Amino acid sequence: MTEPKKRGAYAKGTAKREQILQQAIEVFGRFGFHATSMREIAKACGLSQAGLLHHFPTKEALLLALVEEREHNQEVSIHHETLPWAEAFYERMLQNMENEALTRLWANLVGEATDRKHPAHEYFLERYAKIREEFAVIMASNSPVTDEDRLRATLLIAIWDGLQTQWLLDDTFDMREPFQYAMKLLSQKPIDR
Amino acid sequence: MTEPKKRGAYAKGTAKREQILQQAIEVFGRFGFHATSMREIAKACGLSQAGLLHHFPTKEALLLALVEEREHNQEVSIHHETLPWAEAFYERMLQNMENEALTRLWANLVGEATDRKHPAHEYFLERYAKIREEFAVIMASNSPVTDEDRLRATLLIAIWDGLQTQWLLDDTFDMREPFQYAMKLLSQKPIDR
DNA sequence: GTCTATATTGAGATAGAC
DNA sequence: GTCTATCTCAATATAGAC
Repeated sequence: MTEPKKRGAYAKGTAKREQILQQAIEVFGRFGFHATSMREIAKACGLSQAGLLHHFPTKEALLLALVEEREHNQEVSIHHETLPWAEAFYERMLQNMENEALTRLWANLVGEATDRKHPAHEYFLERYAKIREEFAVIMASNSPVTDEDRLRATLLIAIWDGLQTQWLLDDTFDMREPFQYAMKLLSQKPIDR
Repeated sequence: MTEPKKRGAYAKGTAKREQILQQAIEVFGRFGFHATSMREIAKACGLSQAGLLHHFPTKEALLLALVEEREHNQEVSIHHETLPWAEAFYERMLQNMENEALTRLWANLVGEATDRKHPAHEYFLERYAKIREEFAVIMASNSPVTDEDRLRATLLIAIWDGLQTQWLLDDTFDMREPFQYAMKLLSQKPIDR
């Protein structure tokens, strides 16, 4: 769903902003946040560095705008109410595979953001806590959420991140089969010992 | 080119080298590879930047030396012959938890090394392929290795990396319980198809 | 082997013209 | 809104003294 076009200079500014965000995902995604200069992103947008800074006053501001953008998009794309959760998650993984640049940016960012002084550290901290709880609710499927559901949600997130790492490192690595195998494992309860 | 004239001089150079590598793990581990300067590492070793460069002529050379060092250490620490694999892996995870700096460096590096032009890219590519096969052999426990074993090995590595990410992001996150839960899941075959 | 001093490069950010 | 020009800072790396 696209928003109605706004008038005049504002519409143009907004469009440019979108274009910059898209390019930023590509370029940050290829080389990482720290290793990418504002000049490179500016060049990819056909702008000078100063021109880019008109839209995003600092590199950090650009990063955070990016992060919010993605946050917003992700929330739109969940439709687990209509599907069993294993299939809903699988669908979402396929979507991620189609946006390699964004996935790459994410993998890269999480690593850096591990540092407590990284500009996106707080964001990631909160985001992981949030999706652990979200996933647990989904996996509990209408029952009250148990600690075991939380454990399985934690593992699903780990598997997700971990498989993405292996894929990003090696183009020929196919996440689909291991992911589906994981869905099967997570659909069962372990046998007690 | 330069040959050690005495055992003494050589030993001192080697000791310094070791000390540098240890400090480098700490400092790179705290701030990541790109975000850490050679000066910071030099300072941690009580050296000037130029003094550090005497031992490792470039930042990249230091990184690669580090990577080989760790490679060497890891190989010594596997003793799965004496334990069921689930317990052997759990032991190894506990070891990793004790060396937070090294784990942090690794998580950080893998993200960056996703880029094909990163100095450590080749290393990580080969390393993941290698441990996938190694883990598959261990998990097959004396039977011939099947594709399903390879799938489970891939998942174990993913879980490992993924849980570490969550831990590094959040000190209060405890990997032990989810890891053990994962070991239970991976010890079973999924029902039906 | 380690230092000081410095060359060189590239980063983020600012000022002000158009 | 975008540019050129420039400031400031910090990085890697080199040269050469001790």
